[in-house]
Amino acid sequence: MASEMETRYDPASVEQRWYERWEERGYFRPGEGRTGKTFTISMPPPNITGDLHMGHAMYTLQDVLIRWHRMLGDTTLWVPGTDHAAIATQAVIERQLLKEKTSKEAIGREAFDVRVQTWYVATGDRILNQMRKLGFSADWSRLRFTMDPDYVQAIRHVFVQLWKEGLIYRGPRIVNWCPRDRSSISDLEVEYEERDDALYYLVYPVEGGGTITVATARPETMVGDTAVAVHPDDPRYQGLIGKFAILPLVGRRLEIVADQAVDPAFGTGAVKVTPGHDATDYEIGERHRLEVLSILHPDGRMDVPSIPELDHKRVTEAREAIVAMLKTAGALDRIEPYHHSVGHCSRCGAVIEPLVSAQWWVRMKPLAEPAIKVAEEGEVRFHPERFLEQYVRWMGNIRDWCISRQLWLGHRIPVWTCANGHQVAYLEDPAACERCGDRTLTQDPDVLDTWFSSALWPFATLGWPKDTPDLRRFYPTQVLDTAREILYLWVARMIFMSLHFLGTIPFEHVIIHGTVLDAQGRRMSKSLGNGVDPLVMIERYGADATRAWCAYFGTGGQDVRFHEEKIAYYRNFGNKLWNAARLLLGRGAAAPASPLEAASLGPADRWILGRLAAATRTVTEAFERMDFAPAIDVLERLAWHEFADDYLELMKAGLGSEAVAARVLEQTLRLLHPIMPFVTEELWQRLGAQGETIMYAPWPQPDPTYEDPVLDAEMAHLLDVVREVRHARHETDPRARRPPAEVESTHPLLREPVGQRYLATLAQIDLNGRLAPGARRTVVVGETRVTLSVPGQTDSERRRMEQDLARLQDEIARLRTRLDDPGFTGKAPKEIVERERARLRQTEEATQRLRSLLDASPE
RNA sequence: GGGCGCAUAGCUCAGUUGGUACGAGCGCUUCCAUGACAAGGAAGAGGUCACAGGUUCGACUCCUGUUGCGCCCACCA
Repeated sequence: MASEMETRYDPASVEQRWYERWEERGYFRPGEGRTGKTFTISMPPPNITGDLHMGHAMYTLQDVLIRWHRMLGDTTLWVPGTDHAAIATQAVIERQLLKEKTSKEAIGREAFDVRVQTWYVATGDRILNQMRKLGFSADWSRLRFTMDPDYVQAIRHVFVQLWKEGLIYRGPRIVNWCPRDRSSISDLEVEYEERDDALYYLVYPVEGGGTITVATARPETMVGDTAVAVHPDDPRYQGLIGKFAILPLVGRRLEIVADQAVDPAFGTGAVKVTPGHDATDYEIGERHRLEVLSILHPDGRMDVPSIPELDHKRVTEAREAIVAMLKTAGALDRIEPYHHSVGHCSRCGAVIEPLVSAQWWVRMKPLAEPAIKVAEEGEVRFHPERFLEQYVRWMGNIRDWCISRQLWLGHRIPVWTCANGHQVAYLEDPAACERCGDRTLTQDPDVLDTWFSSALWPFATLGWPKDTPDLRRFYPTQVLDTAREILYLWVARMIFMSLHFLGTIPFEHVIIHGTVLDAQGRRMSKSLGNGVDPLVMIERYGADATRAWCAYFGTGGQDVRFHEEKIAYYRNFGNKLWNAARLLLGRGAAAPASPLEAASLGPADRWILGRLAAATRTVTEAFERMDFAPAIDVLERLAWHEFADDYLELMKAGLGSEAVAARVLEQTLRLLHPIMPFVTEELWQRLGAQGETIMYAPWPQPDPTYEDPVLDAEMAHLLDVVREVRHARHETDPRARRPPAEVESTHPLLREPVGQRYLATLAQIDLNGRLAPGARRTVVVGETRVTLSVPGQTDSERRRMEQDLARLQDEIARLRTRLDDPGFTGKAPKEIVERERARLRQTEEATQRLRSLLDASPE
């Protein structure tokens, strides 16, 4: 068997084969569990805008949980899908069209739709195949897309009900407008960037004499001013409140109003109010019933027919023009440098223009309250917990949600208006107005915010609003794992939608995984070109290694820097497992079907079985906390060091058995399977373990009969001696092979011949050989003393012993001071004091032994 | 302006509720082609746990403040 195994593990030759078999045999479907419990995760649908990046590879955390629960015996379901990502996809297609020197307007709506559909099919498949390469055990037969007809039904249902409940309304409000996409976007989709700019001080004359100076970063908006505001308590302006200023160039009368929103410390303490193009001003305008003027076209150009110098100009050009005009008019006092942040569209990067526009809104207050409650009461739990606070704060301050977008791509708003002006939301496309029967209906041209549809993801993918078996069986789900940046955009919205429409939480646990940064700690981005393609990593190191990296670094919500060497390290780990199996198979070992005979087990066997039991316990506990890094650490130590480095070496010397080794390896593979599914399946099958697939092998239980702290301590001592002997050998003659040696020990394990053979094996010394006269080297560890016959310099050995002695004496002094301190002995817990006392005793004994040895050794 | 996170070996990171850092990987030094594995084995060197106070018998661990980096929120005109 081993002869057909290469010395190196080659992931590529294994992974594809197993994945195909798993999928073919339907292992990813829920099946019948043994526990009667279900475990469900809705996979966050990746945007169909391109290829996978390391952020998607982080979905590994979900697969680890899914595979673990499957082994635990739960009926386990991972629902995959994709998102149409309206604004992002439209941007991609528009860019393509631009390259072809055309535009969506030129090709028309129908042709545009065809482009979109083609794109979805091609890109969607590619993304799903990338996920398969990562080994994701999602149930592809339940694949959902936010544009599926069933899914659209869910969206319609939600919209119509919210509309009937009065929670959706349409109205003009100030919104963030992207002039490039020519669409509104939500507050969450605006990204602010710091910028060095200028602050302009404009002088407005006041009726009845005098002037008032206002500071603004956007002088071009002055043509839309409808008031000037000051703080109500500002002593400088008490006499002006209620009077009127005259807008230069335009001549409009502007009331000087008093409003709390004005910061007296900023600029001159007086602010021009442009309700049509600034969110704060809009609110001031509402409070003072100010006129709202619009001075921009949807493409962001100026809309000021009365001033030809400005009309249809870009904002930046208009700014220059108006500054020049104001200067000429003597209305510009001064310009100061000014550092502030400017909003950009998170999708296309264009500068956002706040403007007033009629949009559809969801009333948030009634929806937010229950959503806060379930989080505060721990029905939905956040990992790490600190995100709970963020979530609650955000939900508490939430404003109405602008859900309409002026895009071509997306779900049309299901509202039709008839010739008689009846505006109604319909579940099905209507043939006639339900109020008056009029048949000349026109549908609202807008589409819905993508996040409106994503908000229904966990339940709409299970068939809601139909009462499906899946919905009954798998909802609510258990875990939602996602990136930090969409906590508000998505997670919060799923929670309130689920509570409102299904009366239950959508998931019990929210895991926030870390954002992958490049090695320098920068965000990965297209413009920097520092992104990492998981497929390239899979090609180089295998999916298992890539997954292990994700599982190790992804938990904790902390950002994680990408270092390829670490993936290489996990590939090496897979190789180690492979070679351990290769050794065993070469010796004819197979996974034992029956329990091991207790009577036939030696100390080394019981020790490694004890380590296995301890590791099983630790790994299970770590998985329960969804904290995978310690689990991987423990498995690494067990498989690589305790098992491969120590136990297998003992086995080769006849001090362990192939049966025990195979048992340990088989269980280790199971513990590792959720993280590294491919290599574990491959080796598990080669070992001839019981069962069709490791995917459904039961999760190991720790066997307490082997957990033996005394034996652990004895082996620890043995390994200490081994290390010291190797060290001594390396120091005296690094090339020495199996030098003759003699052991004296009162230690329980090492006074037995079998223990001495362990030592001889691991330390590579010959206990049957003859000590040559003269050149010797003595190693003392606790109650064990090993004398080696090596060509060493005795005087350097003496110096070393003297150094050791000095160190021990320092230690004794330290311990004595501590134990003489009544503060310590009186206040510290008894077991701590006792431990220090024991430590002192041991150190004193060790000193004694070393001293007698020193006395006996030649000067 | 508010809130949060992070500062531990040259680098990247672990360190479970206070009791001498068992730290890990990479990198570095020395040795090893020995029948599983050089993607390996063995032995090492390397840390005032950002800084300053405080609480405590005892602080990397708790509290306060400072500095540096990062993130989130906000109506910075």
